[in-house]
Amino acid sequence: MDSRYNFRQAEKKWQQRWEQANAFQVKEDSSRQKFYCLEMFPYPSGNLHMGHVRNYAIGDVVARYHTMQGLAVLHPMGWDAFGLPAENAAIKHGIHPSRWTRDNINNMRRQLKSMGVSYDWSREVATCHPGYYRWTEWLFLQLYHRGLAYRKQAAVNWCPSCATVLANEQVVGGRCERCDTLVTKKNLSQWFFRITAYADRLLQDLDKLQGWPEKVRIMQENWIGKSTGAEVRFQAEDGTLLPVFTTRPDTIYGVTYMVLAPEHPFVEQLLERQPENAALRAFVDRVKVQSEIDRTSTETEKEGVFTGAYALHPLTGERVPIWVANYVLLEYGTGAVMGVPAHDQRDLDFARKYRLPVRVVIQPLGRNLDDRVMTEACADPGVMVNSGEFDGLDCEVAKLRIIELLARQGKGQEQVNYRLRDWLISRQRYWGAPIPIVYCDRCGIVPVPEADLPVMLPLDVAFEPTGESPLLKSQDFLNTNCPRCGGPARRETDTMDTFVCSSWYYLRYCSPRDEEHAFSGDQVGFWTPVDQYIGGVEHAILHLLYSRFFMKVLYDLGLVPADEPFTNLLTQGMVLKEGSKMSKSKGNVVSPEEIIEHYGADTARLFILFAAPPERDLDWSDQGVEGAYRFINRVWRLVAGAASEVAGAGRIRPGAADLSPEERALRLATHRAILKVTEDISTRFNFNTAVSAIMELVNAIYHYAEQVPAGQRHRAVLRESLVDLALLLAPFTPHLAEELWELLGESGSVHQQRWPEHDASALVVDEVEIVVQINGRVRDRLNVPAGISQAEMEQVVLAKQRVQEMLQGKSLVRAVCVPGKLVNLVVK
RNA sequence: GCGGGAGUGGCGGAAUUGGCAGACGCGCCGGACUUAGGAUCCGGUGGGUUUUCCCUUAAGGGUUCGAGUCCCUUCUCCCGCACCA
Repeated sequence: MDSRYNFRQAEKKWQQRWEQANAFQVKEDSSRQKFYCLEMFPYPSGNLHMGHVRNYAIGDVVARYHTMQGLAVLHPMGWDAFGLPAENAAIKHGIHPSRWTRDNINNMRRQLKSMGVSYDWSREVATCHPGYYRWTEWLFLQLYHRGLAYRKQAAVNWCPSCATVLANEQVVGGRCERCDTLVTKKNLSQWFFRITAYADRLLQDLDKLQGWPEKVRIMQENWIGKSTGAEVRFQAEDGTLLPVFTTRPDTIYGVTYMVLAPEHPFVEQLLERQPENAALRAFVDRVKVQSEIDRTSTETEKEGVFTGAYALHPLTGERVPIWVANYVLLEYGTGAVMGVPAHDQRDLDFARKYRLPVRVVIQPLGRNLDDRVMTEACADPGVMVNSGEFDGLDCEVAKLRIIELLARQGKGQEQVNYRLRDWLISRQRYWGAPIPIVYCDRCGIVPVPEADLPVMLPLDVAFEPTGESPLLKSQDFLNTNCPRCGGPARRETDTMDTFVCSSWYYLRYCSPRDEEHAFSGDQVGFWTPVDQYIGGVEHAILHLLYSRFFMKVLYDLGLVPADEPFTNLLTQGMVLKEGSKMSKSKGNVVSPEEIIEHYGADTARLFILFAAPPERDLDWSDQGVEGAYRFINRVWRLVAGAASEVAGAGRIRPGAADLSPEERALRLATHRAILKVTEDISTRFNFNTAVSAIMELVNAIYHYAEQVPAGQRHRAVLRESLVDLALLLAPFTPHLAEELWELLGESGSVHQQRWPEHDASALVVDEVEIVVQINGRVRDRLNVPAGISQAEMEQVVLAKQRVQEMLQGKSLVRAVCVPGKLVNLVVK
């Protein structure tokens, strides 16, 4: 017999058997509880990286464990296959994006299979397949018909070097992710999804997501950014209405100026009216070309210029100067703010710089703000002053009264404002799902009828980085007939953001080959929502928020049974090397393929699961990998060495008596391990401690074998330990577990077995070691019968000679007894 | 600036409800086996020391019979948001 485990042979063997047996295919089965385990599907970049390995190793533990618990487990995998890198490869190397993507998928599928993950590959989807994107288009139409997809002119991120529009997530610190060029804005006609219509529900329902990390819920909450306040309509002297949004209508009497964003339409009007105002023109032009980061950084000094125009205060009628400043953003609120320097730090900074008046209108309790000298604005609550009829009121009360007054006079009302913006889904790219819209000179915007879907992406397109969608050059694609009037029409040439594709893929897995529907009611009804979703925290906002939005829309359409897609979320940490992110430029990338080739998939998985708890960052350690490899061989040697000895041994009965102390210790270790591993996987997600519990079991079995010579060992007890060991290892090192199962002469696949249950009677011990503390310090230890009363414990402890000696000359104040753990003697 | 997380041996980490700090692994040291050992098995391994003792969970204080865990103050690091009116 080999003294070493041949992982290459074994892993290949079991992967082939699983594949031949369709071991992980699953069907709806109402007799079993369902469990939908999902890991974020990858972009097919060409190769798995360690982050993928971690993600999918974690998912596989969860999936295999629940399968062994008897649940019907859906565990699918697919490809987020549209996206810019494929198009870049086409531009650079002349490979067609579809070919590039297909090759990458094939390679990554092979790599995934070499990891031994228990996917139901019959459900594989790729978002770039017409059978998938047809339904992405269909979903676009559903949103369109509900008024949730609309077209408008908007300023989008533009990379001048790549000559293309960039998605928000591809702008890092205001620069293009790939070429590091400063991103500018470009005005284009774009399609949007009206996610803001769901802002409040997306916020409210975060409370339902108790199975999500609080961190992610908070990030989404901040992203949605709900603020409650009022819209107040100021009026320029020429009559133009200038509404502002404020969260502090109670400070309205403190307004000493107004500020507009440089892009505000009224500024444009003013410039047309007074072309001689060179200062204003220069300022506006300068700020407009400022980059987003420069413009929005808190570091940037506030700058502004007086427009020469005045507005009238809605309550006092006072003339307030209208300024333009870089710190006001057109996109938020109304693009105009009322300046209340006494109670807003930004306004105060601005007012001091340009010597604008400061007026205190709220005095906080116990302080006396002086507007002549204050350098820090005061946002605290207090009593109203300098506020006409509202003087003396508490500002919270005044807030409501002022809103009432404004409403009565038609000058404002209560208003809720969100930071969340509508989702821009147009991309001037080829490699994405076509937007199923036609432009007809006679009928305008016309949606493609559902029966005509999919709008196929043409394959014979030239990819030059011109800055326009390559689809514009495809005459066959571009020119069509209006579905409504039959006249000549043009297709929309922009494609959809890939986040649209990934917002519903978890639904498609339920019925991946359905030609009639995006997803079938029965299947989607059975499987959704996802019970456990696992992926990187970098998707905390984008993908997870978009998916929640989609699910709610589909719920409202009556297409899905739940309005939240992911019940439980686990966000795994990054895989680092020497404390920093693996990257090609740093040259610290560890290749999963090489690790699997060298040590095997089980070793890679085991190391990754053992090295850190899943949500924490994990530092890759070559020595740690060696350790995992050694452990796997150690386990194999143990079982291979004992297999013949325990062959044919009977099963130990739960509660078996008349065992030697060594055998009872072994059973104790075995059943403790079962208990611990079960708890760690199912409720704590602490796979590192689960693995360490298995290691302890292995040590205990070695210990038993060392203590008791061969021939005198209790074969049934030993067999039980080895069998349970194989079962406990199954989710972590699935190939090794199969191999052990076979060595032990068990039939079938270890993964089709029931998860072991601990035998409570094996956990019963008749003696426990307790600690004796004197004034909280450990002074002695002794064994006492398990389950004795506190009084008995105290008695036993006090009777001990050593304890007596230590109590000499002291008086016992009291004794604190913790059953089974310790006795603390408080003495003076 | 705001929000979140973390800080425990030489290293990764454990301690789940306030009850033996350092499980498990790596590394290191020793032993056995061996022609050999970078394999394997067994054992040791927080620090100090005057060794029936003392110190130790970023620092300091507090609550408690008892604190890594709870409270207060401070420091450091990581992540997210960042002029959101």
